[in-house]
Amino acid sequence: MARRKDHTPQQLKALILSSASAMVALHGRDGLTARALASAINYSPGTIYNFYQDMDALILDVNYETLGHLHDFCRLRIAPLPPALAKVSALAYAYVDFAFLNTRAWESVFAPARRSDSDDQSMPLPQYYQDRLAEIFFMIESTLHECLAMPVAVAQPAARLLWACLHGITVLTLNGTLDLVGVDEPHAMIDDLLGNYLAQYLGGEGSEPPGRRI
Amino acid sequence: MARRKDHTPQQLKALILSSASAMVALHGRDGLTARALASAINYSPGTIYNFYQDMDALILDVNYETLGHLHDFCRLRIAPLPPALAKVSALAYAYVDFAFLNTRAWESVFAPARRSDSDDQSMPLPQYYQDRLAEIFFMIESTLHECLAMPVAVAQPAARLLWACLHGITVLTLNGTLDLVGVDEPHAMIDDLLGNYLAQYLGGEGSEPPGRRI
DNA sequence: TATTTAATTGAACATTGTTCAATTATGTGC
DNA sequence: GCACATAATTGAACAATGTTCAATTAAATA
Repeated sequence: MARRKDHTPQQLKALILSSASAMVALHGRDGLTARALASAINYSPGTIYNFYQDMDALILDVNYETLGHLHDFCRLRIAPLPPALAKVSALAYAYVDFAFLNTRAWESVFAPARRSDSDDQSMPLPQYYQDRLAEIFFMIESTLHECLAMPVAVAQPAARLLWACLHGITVLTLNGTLDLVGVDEPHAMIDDLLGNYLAQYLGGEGSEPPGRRI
Repeated sequence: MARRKDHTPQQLKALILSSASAMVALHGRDGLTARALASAINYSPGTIYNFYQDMDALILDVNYETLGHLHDFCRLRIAPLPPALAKVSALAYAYVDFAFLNTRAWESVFAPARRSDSDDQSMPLPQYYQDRLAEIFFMIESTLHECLAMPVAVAQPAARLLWACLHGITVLTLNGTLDLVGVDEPHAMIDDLLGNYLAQYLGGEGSEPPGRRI
């Protein structure tokens, strides 16, 4: 069968991507195999390779979609909120909530990159993918700028640090490492982190007297 | 050839483990294949399976060793230091430094666990492995307790948070995500984090006036 | 209707982890 | 020393990966 009119090329590529995303979301990166995907969409393995150079390229597109969803998820959560610390918290909550609601997909995005070029050199990420990562950073940075009146020169490194901490909280909570050592709600950890790290930036909004906030 | 006296069983198991560790350290988890390991130690693939149920069990032992090295590395760094904030910093520095000096091995430890039991259920980590993870946590907790006079009830959640943040800083720096968004030295990020998050606990030791420390 | 075009196939190859009957080096008993 | 027993080691074989590409065949075109 060739050029069957079941799907246009665009439709078929979309079908491959969406099915792949579904498989990753359900069974993780390792659950996505060329043969399983092919049979899921009723095509043969070879067809996939007409649209993606290799499985890694497909996974990259899946991860690219996931990053988009993460971005949207966070933006929708914080959009209606007034500029205040609570908005920064909401953004942080959204980040970990998304990871918990989309465990496998999220892991696939942040798993140590397998993108190796047959030698040991790992290939750089394509520009459009880098841009999407940067979008997430900008979301954090601009939220800090907006909510806490941080000058850009301060908001930038603060956003990097905040992202990193958020990321670590998410990872260690997701994989259960923190459970071994006396549980912790990620939201509570975020409260602790923001309440203290950002202490100096908390102006009016009912700021308690100095001291550890729980 | 059977029962060749090249190595006693203990020696052979040690040889397998150390060669596997070397391969992981050099080429990452994916660089460790049964056949490559077998030929590296001049045995056949089957022999490995006399000592490890499967490759995952071997990798777990490799990771267990890596965690031990991480622990030792940090302890040696902070051992001589007097109890003060600088000791907490040194511990944090050591954590990321180790990750940078042992990238592949460290990634193997903290990669999303592949330990799945053929179904979707991921097996729990063996107790001795959990204990070694807990050791790292205790090292952080006791350092906070010792250096900043934190009561245990405070040091415990603080140590979890600090670990998570450290971990995130390490991950996002290692995989280059932060580079895409305006570099940052992990040590500088740690300074920022500790200097502000722990601000309230900084007593004498030349504490600057309140405000963001860089 | 015949011919061209190109999309799709699926068998084939290399490389994984893993198993296990066959092999063979060592230890034991005579 | 020799024969036998023991068990460590082997490596061919199996299933499942990703990936390729000549052959096939449906659709477009003449």
